[in-house]
Amino acid sequence: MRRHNSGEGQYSMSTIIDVAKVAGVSTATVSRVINSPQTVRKQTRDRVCNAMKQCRYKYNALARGFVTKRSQTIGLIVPTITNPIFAESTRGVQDYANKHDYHVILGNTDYRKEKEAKLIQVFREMQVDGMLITTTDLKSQTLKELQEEGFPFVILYSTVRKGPLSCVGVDNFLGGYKATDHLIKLKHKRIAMLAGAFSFSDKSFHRWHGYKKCLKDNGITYNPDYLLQSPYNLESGRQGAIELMSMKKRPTALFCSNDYLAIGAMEGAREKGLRVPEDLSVIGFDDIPMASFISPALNTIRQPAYDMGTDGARILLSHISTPPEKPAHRLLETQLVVRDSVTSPNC
Amino acid sequence: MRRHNSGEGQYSMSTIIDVAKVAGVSTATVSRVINSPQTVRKQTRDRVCNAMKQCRYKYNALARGFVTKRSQTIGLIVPTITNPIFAESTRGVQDYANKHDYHVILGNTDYRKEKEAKLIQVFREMQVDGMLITTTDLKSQTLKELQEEGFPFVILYSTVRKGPLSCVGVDNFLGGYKATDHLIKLKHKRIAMLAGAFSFSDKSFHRWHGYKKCLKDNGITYNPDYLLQSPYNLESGRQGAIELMSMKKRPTALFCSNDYLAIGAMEGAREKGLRVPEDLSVIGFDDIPMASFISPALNTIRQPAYDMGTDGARILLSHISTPPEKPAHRLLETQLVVRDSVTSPNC
DNA sequence: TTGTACGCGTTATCAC
DNA sequence: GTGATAACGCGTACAA
Repeated sequence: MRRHNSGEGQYSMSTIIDVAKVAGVSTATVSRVINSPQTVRKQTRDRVCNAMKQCRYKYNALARGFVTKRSQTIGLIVPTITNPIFAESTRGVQDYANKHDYHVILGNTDYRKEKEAKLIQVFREMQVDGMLITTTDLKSQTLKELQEEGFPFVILYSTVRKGPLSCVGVDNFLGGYKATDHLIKLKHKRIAMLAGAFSFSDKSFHRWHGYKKCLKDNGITYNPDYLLQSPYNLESGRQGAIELMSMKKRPTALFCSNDYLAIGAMEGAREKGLRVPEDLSVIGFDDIPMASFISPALNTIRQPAYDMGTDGARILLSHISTPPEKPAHRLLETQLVVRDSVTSPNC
Repeated sequence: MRRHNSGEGQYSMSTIIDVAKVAGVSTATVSRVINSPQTVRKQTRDRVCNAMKQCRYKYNALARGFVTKRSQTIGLIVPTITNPIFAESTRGVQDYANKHDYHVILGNTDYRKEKEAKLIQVFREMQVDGMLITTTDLKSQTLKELQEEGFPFVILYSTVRKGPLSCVGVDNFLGGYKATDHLIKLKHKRIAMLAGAFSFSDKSFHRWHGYKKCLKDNGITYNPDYLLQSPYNLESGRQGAIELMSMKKRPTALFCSNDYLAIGAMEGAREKGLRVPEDLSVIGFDDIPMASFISPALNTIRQPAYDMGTDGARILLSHISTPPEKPAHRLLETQLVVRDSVTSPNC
């Protein structure tokens, strides 16, 4: 039994060989005790278990992965863990994966293509068995390669009904439509949209299309000045609202493509001396837990993030065990949540 | 060059052996091209690079870790990724680690001891080179074992000035003192505390001690009815506030041991028809980004979470390369942030 | 039920 | 500069 040798920060541990020696059995038997205890006689098993304790034996999953070519690990790529909506889907992924003896390793891209590509490479080098990817670019070369090589992966959060990639997401077009429809039903006509930049968010792009379509269906002319694209964070929401509220013909309602933007926008409106919802109605997208705890409580389009996580993990794991004949596409329902941040316009 | 063989979801890849064959060199040379390109002649190097492309060669970090006994990976254990404060420190850890060629794998405990112990075990099996742990229990057997075995790890967020464990944190006692002092300076006398349960949060415990000490220093009798312990989430904050605001002699100020509790508490107060800060002053702890975007903006005690992350990672990496003679203890400064959720009592 | 022997992909240590 | 080869810890036929 080797123990933490000193010197250069090296640190070594007992192996099944040490355990085998101590227990007076072969390494194969130790391995069996670990992987299929019932196949070894209780007496020997106990001897081995004692030896393991004595050696402070730690199982080496790396070595196992090396020989089985299965790391029992999946990679999860999200834009940012700072946004609770991704924390929520992450939780779903973890719960499902852990229940099926998989580990999850998490990486964030900060909505940047290069980081996404780098992460995918790193995860592959780490020999993950598959990946769940919330991508900034569905048509990227990196994803294309993954697919060509038959590497198992599933896209999260995207609006895709068909195509070669397996996806779990919501209908972002419809979500954008619902949000806009909600505002129009309350008689709003000057409706702005504060969107995550289309360059890194196809979701935002699809929500914008839903917004435009709904305007059109209701005979409202689309005004390009009422569209602002920005990063997905609180401060951008605040600045966006200030900019929009400074227009001579300012909007009476604002659709934000996520809740963080919306919460930031509400603060921006307050700074301009406007009340929400009396002077400006605001609706978000996501329904993060915080949305119902702020004042006024935020109207929003709810995404079933946790379910997206579990569904994505389920599909990925099935892809890993049996490569799919054709890609899976799963679209979950969004839901309009009505609270206190939207009312009819007073002008 | 082997390629994705079909059948049972198996999926195999080219190795340096394949590359070596194609390039007509030895595996050692391929390895050199990967790890120290300058030591191999440009001509051969190019041959190898071409062969790698041709084979769609993917580097196998698992195999390297297996032989070098270094996974170049550190484990980070946080209570919950849902709370943005931990997202912030995680970011600090990642930035520092990545800059030094380490990967970070993340696990969350949900403030549960068993999950923490399990995670530590799993991370060790995955052969992480070290761990950063936000623990629920500084005196747990698991940590003691890690320490006995000389495994490199650093505790995050804890108030420890001495002792055998390396720690990076803030002075939670002092933080609790500062928060209470702020309220007392504004003439509050009936000051309640909504605390994360001491059973899983020593931080909360220390903040409570600071709170009590400050009351005492100012001649205010400590009232045990004014202490509520609860889980760390929005809903608990809401319920806690409702409970406290239902007392016959209700407090005029409330110190919450994190911002989530505080934001929840503000909502609870509103539901009881009370205004913040006029009828109830609220102060939190952490200073999550959201704190300055809600209305009224939250007074709080700022923790330098990002710095805690980078400092923790720095210390851990140094522990990994050279085992420390004695543990490191680093205490960062908290800072009172004054906004709009605290004012003088009106009764 | 248990043991033997080999292979997995890479790095490190020698030789040349 | 480059090549040959022995480790590394474990799983797994196959043999006993």
